[in-house]
This record gives sequence, C-alpha cells and structure tokens, in this order.
Amino acid sequence: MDSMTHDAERLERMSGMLKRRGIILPAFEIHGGAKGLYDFGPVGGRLRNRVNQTWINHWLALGNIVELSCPTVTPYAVLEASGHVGEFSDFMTVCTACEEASRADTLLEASHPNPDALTQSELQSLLFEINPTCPNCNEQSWSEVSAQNLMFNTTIGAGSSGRPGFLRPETAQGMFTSFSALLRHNRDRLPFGAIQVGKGYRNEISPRQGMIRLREFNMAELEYFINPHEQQLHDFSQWAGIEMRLLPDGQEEVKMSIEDAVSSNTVRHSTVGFFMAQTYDFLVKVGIDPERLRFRQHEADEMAHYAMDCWDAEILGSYGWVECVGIAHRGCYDLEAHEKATGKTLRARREFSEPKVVEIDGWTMNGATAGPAFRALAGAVKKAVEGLDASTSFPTLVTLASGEEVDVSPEHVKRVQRTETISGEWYIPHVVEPAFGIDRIIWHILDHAYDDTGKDGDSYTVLRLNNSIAPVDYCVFPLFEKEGMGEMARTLHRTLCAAPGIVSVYDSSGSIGRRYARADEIGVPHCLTVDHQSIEDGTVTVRNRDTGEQHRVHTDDLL
RNA sequence: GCGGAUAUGGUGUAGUGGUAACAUAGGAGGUUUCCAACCUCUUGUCGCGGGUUCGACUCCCGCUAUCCGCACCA
Repeated sequence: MDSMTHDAERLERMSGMLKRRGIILPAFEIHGGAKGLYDFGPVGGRLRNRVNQTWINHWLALGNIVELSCPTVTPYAVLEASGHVGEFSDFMTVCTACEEASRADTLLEASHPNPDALTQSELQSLLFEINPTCPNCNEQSWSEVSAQNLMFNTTIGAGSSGRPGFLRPETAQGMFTSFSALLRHNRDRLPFGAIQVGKGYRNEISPRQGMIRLREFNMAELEYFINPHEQQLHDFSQWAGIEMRLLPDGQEEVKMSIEDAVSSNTVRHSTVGFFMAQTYDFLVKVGIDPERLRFRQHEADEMAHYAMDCWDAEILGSYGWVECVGIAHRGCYDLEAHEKATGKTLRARREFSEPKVVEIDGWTMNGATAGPAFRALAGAVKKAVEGLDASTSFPTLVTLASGEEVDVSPEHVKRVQRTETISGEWYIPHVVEPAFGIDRIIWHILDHAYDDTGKDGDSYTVLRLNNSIAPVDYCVFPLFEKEGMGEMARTLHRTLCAAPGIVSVYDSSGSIGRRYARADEIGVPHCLTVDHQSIEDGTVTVRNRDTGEQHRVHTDDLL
C-alpha cells in the first residue's frame, strides 16, 4: 500500500513536471480542454520527433523498407472494405420514454442468435418487430437505430456533392490500398515492407489514464508483405544472448531467446518472431528498460478477426502493464478485402520451381459462324461448348445453362488441342504488421527515465533520456555574463544551433547549480560552461548529466 | 455512458458571501571561480456558462476537464 501511494505521488510529480516544462500538456486548455487530446509542448515536440525518426531509421536499416505518407482523411468505402465500419460501430437506439441509450444488438440478443452480425437496417426492422422492453424504464418505444462509430466522421467535399469519410483509425489501410505501387517499386519481389508514421483517430467513449488512451494519437506501423508459400528465413543470431520475457497464450511467463521461441513454435511464425526481436531492439534503443518489457500473446478469442498470431509488447509503468506495440500476422485478410471490394488485383507473382504442363483438349465456339447463328444465345452456347468432353461429336444437342437446348453443327465449333506451360501463379501476399503506439511508448520512456530521488532524501529531478532522443542536446552557460564570457557563450550557442540536427539552449540566469538542475530536469545530456579559462584558451567544460563529471573540450572539437 | 471525488498564479497548496495568501518556479539587478545558496525589485491566479444576492472565487444549477471504480475499448 505504501508503494502504491508512493507510485501515485511520483506519477503526480512527474505529470506536473511534464506540464511545467512543456513536454506533455492538455490541449486547448484555455478553452476548457478536450478529453483525450494532448499537446507535445516546446520540449516534447522534439522528443516525439526524435522518437519517430529513430523508429523510421530503425526499419529503413533492414534494407527492403520504404516510407509512405498517406492521408488521414479516408473515404468511407476504404474503411468499409477493411471491416472498420462494421467492427468499429455500435448501433444505438434511444428509449423515447426515458431517453436512455442502449445498444440495439444487446436489446435483441434474446430474439436473434447473432444480432451483432446484423446490418443497421436489419437491426432497425427487427427492433421494431420485437419491440423489446427498455431495461431502464420497461417502456417499449424506441427511436431509429443510429450508428455510433468509434471513428471520426467527416465529409470529403463541400455541400451536397460531399462524400462520407472518416479520419483514419490506423495508418495501415493507405499502405494496403497502394500495394500495387509498392510492388512495382520493389520490382515485383517480395518480401518488402512499407512504414508510415502519422496520426490516427479513434473517438473513444471514455479516454483515460492520460496518454494511454487518446482520441488522436501518434502511430507508427510497418506492413511487411511476404509470400506465404515460402519459408521466411531470419537470422536470429544477434539476439542469441537475450532472454525475452514471453507470456504465451494461457501459460505462465517464460524467459527464452527469440530463436528458441520460434523453433519451439511458441511464436508461430518466424517473421513475427523477427519483428518481436526488432521491436525489442527499438524499444531498448529509445530508453525502455528491458526488465520492464514483455511480450504477451493474444488469446484466440481476443485476437482480431483476421489475425493468425498476435503478440503485444507490453511495458510496465505507472499504469501497470500497458500494450504499446502489437505485432500481428494478418494473413491475406487486408489485401483480399480490398480486392473483393474493388475488383482490382492486389497480388504478387510467384514462379513454380518446375513449370506445370497442362494438356488442353476440348472444344470452343467458332465465333464467325456461331455468332450469326445463335445471336443472343451465342455467349451461353460458347460456355456450354467449352464444357463439353473432347470426345463429343457434332452435330449434337447442347444444353445451355438456362436449360434451353440448341442444335450445334460442326461448323459452329473448333477443336482446341494444345499444351500449356504454366510457370507460376498470382497470389495474395500475407502481411505481418508491427504497429507502435508512439504516445504510449513516449510515456513509458519518460516514466522509465524520470528519476527524482536525489541524494540525502532531497528531491532532485533528472530525466535520464538516451542521447539519441533527448529533446535538447546542449545547454550553454556562461559562468558569469561578464568579461566576455556571455558573448563567447552566445556565439557558441548560435554555432551549435546552426549545426544540422543539434538543439542548444542558452541560459544565463541563476546560479550555475540552478541552471544544471533545470537542464537535468528535461534530460539535456551535456551542459557546456564558458568560464574564465575559456576566454584564454577556447575550451569549455562539458558536464555529463548522469555522472556530473566534467572535462574540458575545445569548442572547435564539439561538433 | 453510470456512480463517487475534485477544479485557486507556470507548478504544488491555503482561504473567505465584501475581488485572494503561502511555497516554489519565472523576469531584472546585485553577489558568487561550476551543481536548486543569498539580497533587492518584479510578472502572474479563483475552469466555463447561467442563477440567487446590493455584492459570488465562496451558495445553487448546468457544462467542460481531471482522478478513482464499473461499463466500453485494444
């Protein structure tokens, strides 16, 4: 219990600091705020950007990954095809007597085996037919059924010509719909992946726990397209020494290397295992404590409808274990869904190891003679003739699909005899998708980096961020702002800021110790102090955030 | 969405039917030869909208937001 209140107090101190120092703060606060919406402030903005960039670089390093940027505004049809319109909807009706809203499918559970599967109009008519009693007031009077979708509605285009659309609930669909361009770019060779970092939107009924459930959130997804007929070989040797915490479905936590997890079929697909290992590397790289990281397998009934295997990376922080990454084997679900909805082909070609030779022997219609002879029936006749056995002799009576019989003469048909060699086939690639919740990851980076246990029981706050994601690289302090020290420090500050990718903050107010403390609080890795000696020999002291140690470096050697 | 609690400077808190205090942080100056020291001056606050009242930050109602349960969601 003590530790609980201790944790809650720490969480409060940390939230206060994040707000005060401009890392994470409630959005639109002067207008009363908005639930589930947060700002990354002047410090947090760059932190988020660096995490995003680290993520992008991490995947581009694989060598067969491209980066995409798709719209957040998405036509209705796309998300209907993907299943989001159905899956993300609840159909609501309101009791006209007491105004209590209820889910229509819940009201009809007693009257239908699977009301969840009904469409809106089916629910509507069944509701009016059954007219169930209101669980709240026992009246039997219901409003029209309306869809309460967890996606944000919008209209694409103005006025009556506008088409319905949504703000995307995930970045993935844009990558699936441009699959053809991706395949062409990769010159028809699999496997390859597409990544995208961007905003996603879910109109959550009840966003909670600060950054953990948001209505607008930063996500980063990789869609990795593979050939299901080919075994995916991955080299796991670089993770040989790492025992990962795994929580397989229905089992106790185990610790094992990713290679063992894959070979024992604990992880059911090698590419899923490969991405679990890559995810582990990424999270550790940005500062997640590996001791507070585990992978949990989805239970069969918990898994999304399309997934074949799914592992969540969960991180332990102030809110307990939180799902921050989902690594799902989605099979061919998505591409197939868009194929069905559009009639377009979203497939890749694979060559058979040995071409298949097919003997074709049969009949086809002679269009020049049969066309004029059968006129409107010609199409049906062709189909029927092509279904005939090679041994058929003409003239003969042919039964069409409609049941009608026609006389077909020898001049109406042609014998087809040839050998076809089929070298390969078109197939729908499978997709393995690691999906990262950037906000949740950033929250846990901050949570794991936040240290406010100073020496001697005094509170002293240090944000122990990794150098690669620290929002500010350097603070530049003149020991005093006189005798040329202020001037030299300002020049150094400007030089640093002008260097690509470097952010420096100049601070001359307060004692030197106070300035170090300010820098530590937002995790600046190095503070540069200009003192009297600097004026003489051009060196400054470089102070390390975590050790407090200092050494002198010439300003020319800083960059 | 339901139930409970809460909302006062940037942050953390006190307080009152007669327009607000403390700490800390911030700014300017001084002092100081490197880890939140000290001195002087200084900036800044009652979530929003109604109602009651001569007067509301305070009482009432509604809304919004936050936190905790439940439900929902992944």
